[in-house]
Amino acid sequence: MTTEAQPDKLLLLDGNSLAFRAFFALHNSLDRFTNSQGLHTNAIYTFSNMLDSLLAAEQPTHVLVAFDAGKTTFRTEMFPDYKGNRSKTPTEFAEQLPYINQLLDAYGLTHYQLPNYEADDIIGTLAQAAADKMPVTVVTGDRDLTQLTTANTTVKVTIKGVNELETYTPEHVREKLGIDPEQIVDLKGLMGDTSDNYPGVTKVGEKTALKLLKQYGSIAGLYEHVAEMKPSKLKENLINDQQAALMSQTLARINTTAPLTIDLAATNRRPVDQTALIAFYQEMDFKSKLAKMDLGDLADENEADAAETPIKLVELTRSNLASALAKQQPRAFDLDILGDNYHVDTPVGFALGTPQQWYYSDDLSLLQEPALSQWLADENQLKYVFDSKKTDVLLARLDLRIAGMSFDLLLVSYLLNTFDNSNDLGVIAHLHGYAGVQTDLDVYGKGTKRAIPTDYAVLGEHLSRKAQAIYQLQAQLTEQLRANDQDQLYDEIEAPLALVLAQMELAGITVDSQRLKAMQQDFSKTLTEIEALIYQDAGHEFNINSPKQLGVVLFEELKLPVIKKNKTGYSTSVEVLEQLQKSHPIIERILTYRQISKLQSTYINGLLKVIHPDHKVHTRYLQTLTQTGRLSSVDPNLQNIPVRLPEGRKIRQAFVPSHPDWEIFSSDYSQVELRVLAHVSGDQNMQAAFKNGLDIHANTAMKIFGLTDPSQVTPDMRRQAKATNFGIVYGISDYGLAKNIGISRPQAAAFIAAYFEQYPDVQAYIKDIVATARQQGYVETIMHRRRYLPDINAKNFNLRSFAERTAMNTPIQGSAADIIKVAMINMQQRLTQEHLQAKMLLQVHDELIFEAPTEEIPLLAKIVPQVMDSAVSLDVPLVVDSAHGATWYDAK
DNA sequence: GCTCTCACG
DNA sequence: ACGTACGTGAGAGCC
Repeated sequence: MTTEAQPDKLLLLDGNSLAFRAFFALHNSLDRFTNSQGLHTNAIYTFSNMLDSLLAAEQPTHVLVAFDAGKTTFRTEMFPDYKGNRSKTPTEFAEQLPYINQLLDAYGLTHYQLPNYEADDIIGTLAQAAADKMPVTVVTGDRDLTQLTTANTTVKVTIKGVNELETYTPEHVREKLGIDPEQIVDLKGLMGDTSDNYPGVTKVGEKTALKLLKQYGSIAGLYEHVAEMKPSKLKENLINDQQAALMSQTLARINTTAPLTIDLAATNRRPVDQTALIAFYQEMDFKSKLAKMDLGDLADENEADAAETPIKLVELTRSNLASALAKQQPRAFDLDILGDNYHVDTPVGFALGTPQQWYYSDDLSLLQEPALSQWLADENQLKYVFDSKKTDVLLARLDLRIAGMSFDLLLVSYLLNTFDNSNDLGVIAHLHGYAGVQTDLDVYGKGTKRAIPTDYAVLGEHLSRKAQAIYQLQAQLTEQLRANDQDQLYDEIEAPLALVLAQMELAGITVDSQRLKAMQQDFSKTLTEIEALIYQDAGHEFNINSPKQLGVVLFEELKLPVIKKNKTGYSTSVEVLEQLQKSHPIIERILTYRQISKLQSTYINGLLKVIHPDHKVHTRYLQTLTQTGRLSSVDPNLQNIPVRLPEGRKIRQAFVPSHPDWEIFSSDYSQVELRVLAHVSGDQNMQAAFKNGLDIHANTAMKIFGLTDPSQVTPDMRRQAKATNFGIVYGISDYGLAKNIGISRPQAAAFIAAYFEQYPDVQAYIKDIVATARQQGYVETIMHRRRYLPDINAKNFNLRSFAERTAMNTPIQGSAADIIKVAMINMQQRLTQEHLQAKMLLQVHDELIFEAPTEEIPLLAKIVPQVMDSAVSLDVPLVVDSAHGATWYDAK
């Protein structure tokens, strides 16, 4: 990258027209240009070359690549046949467009499309917006755009291939056509356009049209004087086709006032994302491009360069503290720990400041200095951080408050792309093209070698560079959020949620270790007993927990039939064992052993290991991990505590309130995912079932079994209907459904067909969402959470099918996650408002768990469901069920 | 570290 | 024809 300041310059590319030219440039080699996945890459490759040479030649500071949003535009509204003669876009071309967008993203170039408008209109509008600010170059394959030529705007049109361009200035237009750029719409109005399929005036071509324009100036001028023309066939045609001429002129005119949702600032070039670009070239098999990048060398060189570029840093002391915080301005703040568990580990140091000056220290007592603690707590003093939840918890453990964290690099990066889910600042910064920082792995090491650098200066440098990375990425990523229409998702959901989660984690939930230990005793006795019986059945001792040894016993020694194999040998999963249950008494015992052994190791022993001195477990919710927007829970995972089987469910008896005379209170959404499906699909039948408060599974059973009365629904029909409902949410297939409910595949196919017949808009939704994913490369939730699906166009059936199921499931699962997140934020606020002692402790995807004094339970029973069901407004009601009791087990 | 198994929504 | 349900975390065995 150049470091010298460049004069501003805007480059506007006509994405569709250039990509289409790129496609045909290598059309003869179409079938040789595929990657290992079978994706055609000829257009991507040529486009990529073209981009490289354009960027090198033009050196723009601002770039926008405009794309057509679809077939219908304001022009087709005016004239339905506009571009009506175009043949269908070849799929080999369409499949490449999402990758061109990916390439542009990696290059840090903005791309944009706008419903109802063509790329031309986006370009025209931006060219005008930039008119008095910076010179503009437009590159296109479409000569019509030469009408945009002005003293400030140059239009370059492809002549041959994509790299030979003809440059149009106003002078060149006059030289070539003898008319001004503004007259081009009059020219097109008279002569029409066969490729865009609008008529113009009969028998008038370019020559006649130019002659007329030289004489009369414009279409308007021409018709003012048409009566004076001497009688001729031309005069007749002009008079007859006046309407056609005026309409054609309007169609040809580029709209320079399109309602863009982006502005000039959004076209500012961002740094090239080297990591993404390399990954992209690798995916495309663009070996020559990779070779040019000189991979390792380039990356290393960049990093070395960036790491060598000095930054301004100084150790923070009590004497320079005041000057460090003198001005009110946003600062980056980074507080580090060695391990992952910020509930246990102690911080190693911190850095704060701006690129003008960074201050670092490993002396945490400095944070207690009034100047610093007040700065932290002041919501008007903005802080840019990485992981606001972690920062909040760590400071809370030091009895400090932090407010004003207006930018969280970790959260923002996750919203922009769920693949960027690394928890390491260095990794994320590199993903966004910022190389001036190392990863924690590089500096602290890993595993047992993980340690604070012995050289204090090295630690200080790393902390300061992390703070600087956060600071430098703030503007760019905030702009990207806005461009993605995700600013609300960040400002109103994820950012406030982080602080709610921090409070929940800090609160923790009390675990009755005596109760767990009593169960531990029982379980070990049971295990010893079953173990002995299993050894008897097998005729010898072996490790029952080893699938390998168990496989030998069952399938070689006892010669039981092999149902299923896996990579390493025989499968011994529940599914397999259940099918063998009647063949040998050992099976039943193994199943019981497995069940108890799981409870013992994962839940009893596992939980006992992570109880803090306060008798509580403090889970960490991972807010930036899942691909759908759900939370996950670790150390310990409190989102998979047993509930389905009675033996396991008893574990919940060990989760108790933190005070005597308090209770556990729990509320959960009823069928939230199906309600989301009813909402997003707009299916009237499914919506009616929810609006009428019907049992959705029984209702589905009636529909797919063709029953007329709810009393005809047997429990088994309901079970199958329920499985079908779930299947739909997961992205159904007859194979999967058949396997799940134990029916034949054709039967399952018939179920699905019946289902779609009864819920036709659900079927339409599924079709649409997959098409949307193919077209734009990602799917969205109701709150604009995104998930990119790079495999949606894969040739490989499995990859593509998986992406298709994900396209169906993610908006549903993700929107449900959005909803409960909103509810949690509102809930926390409401608890404070009502001055309740009750605390929100846990979230389990569709359920919230609280502890509260017994006397507050009646109020909670009123407000929790109220807050949850009003979190968002859907076309169907949200229903919430509540329960409470002495332990989590009893809150059922 | 990977694989298998199984706990949850 | 292809072979799968969607999203997670943790423990145990084995290398």
